[in-house]
Amino acid sequence: MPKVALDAIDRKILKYLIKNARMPFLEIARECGISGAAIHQRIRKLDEAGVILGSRLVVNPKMMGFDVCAHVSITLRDPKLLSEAIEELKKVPEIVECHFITGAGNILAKLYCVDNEHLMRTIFDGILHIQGLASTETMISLQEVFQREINIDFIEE
Amino acid sequence: MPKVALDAIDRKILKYLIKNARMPFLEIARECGISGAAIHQRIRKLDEAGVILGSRLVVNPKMMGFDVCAHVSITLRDPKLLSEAIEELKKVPEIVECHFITGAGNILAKLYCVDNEHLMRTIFDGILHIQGLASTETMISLQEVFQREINIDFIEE
DNA sequence: ACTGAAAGACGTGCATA
DNA sequence: TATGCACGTCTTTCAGT
Repeated sequence: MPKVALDAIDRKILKYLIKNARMPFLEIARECGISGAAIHQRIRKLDEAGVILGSRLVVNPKMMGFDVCAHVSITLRDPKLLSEAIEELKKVPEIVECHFITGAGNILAKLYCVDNEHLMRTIFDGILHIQGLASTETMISLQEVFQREINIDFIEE
Repeated sequence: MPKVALDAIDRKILKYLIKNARMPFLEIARECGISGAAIHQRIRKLDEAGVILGSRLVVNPKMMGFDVCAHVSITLRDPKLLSEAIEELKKVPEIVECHFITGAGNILAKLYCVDNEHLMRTIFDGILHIQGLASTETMISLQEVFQREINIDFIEE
């Protein structure tokens, strides 16, 4: 994946929008000391370059009725079935994140469920029924202590 | 954590904003068939109720120079040191997510690094130097296959 | 809870330096 | 790459239902 040269203003723009995606461009412009049109152009370029993937409202899962968060490490019966297994995992709505990993297991999936019974059904009916999966190991998240975006400041390139 | 009664319009508003945090309220209003002022009021209430936690620009970590993603499962020497360990983990800028978990280890942390050398330094200097930690197990993410927000549609309450 | 109206702020495109 | 300007749209508030 290619990298893009980001100057101090680009980083500042991203820093603000990472914290608050709805921050007005004109407010960013005032903070950066350049015109709103310039901010607008820079954001469009960052978007076109693939630096910006989108924006999201962050909701509280518990408030939405999702009391259980878990990570499931999945071991494949046959590594050849990896891509098919991924396609099936995409169809499981409870899963919000999916990685190929090294270490214990081949795939790590993060998911949200309503309760433990729902988690059990998701693992047994949703995940383990997928062809090519050998076993799973579930790590229930007792508490999501914090979650944040990448800090783009701590590294100076 | 208390739940909040969300009707169909609240869900629709959240659904749109989860996909695109910058979607204009008036556009949401047109989709929902109610006035912009009503959307505005509902969003304010969802915010005050703690359903909405904020909004974020989603950036491509690789484009920012973070080529390595990993999950680290951490085992504590003494469970009493949990909260102090968490405070120290919060100070490690590479870590973006942190959970108390059941299973293999006590804490699961997700982090982004520039390269494998940076990952090594983060684990040895940043994480393992924290008091109270006994051991870590690192699962390097070879590929972040997908990442998405909770689908709030698949469950009808 | 929702509406409509009104004032000010904002996004966006364009011509230009 | 930045700017200023102009037009249309959006946010926000508030009185009224």
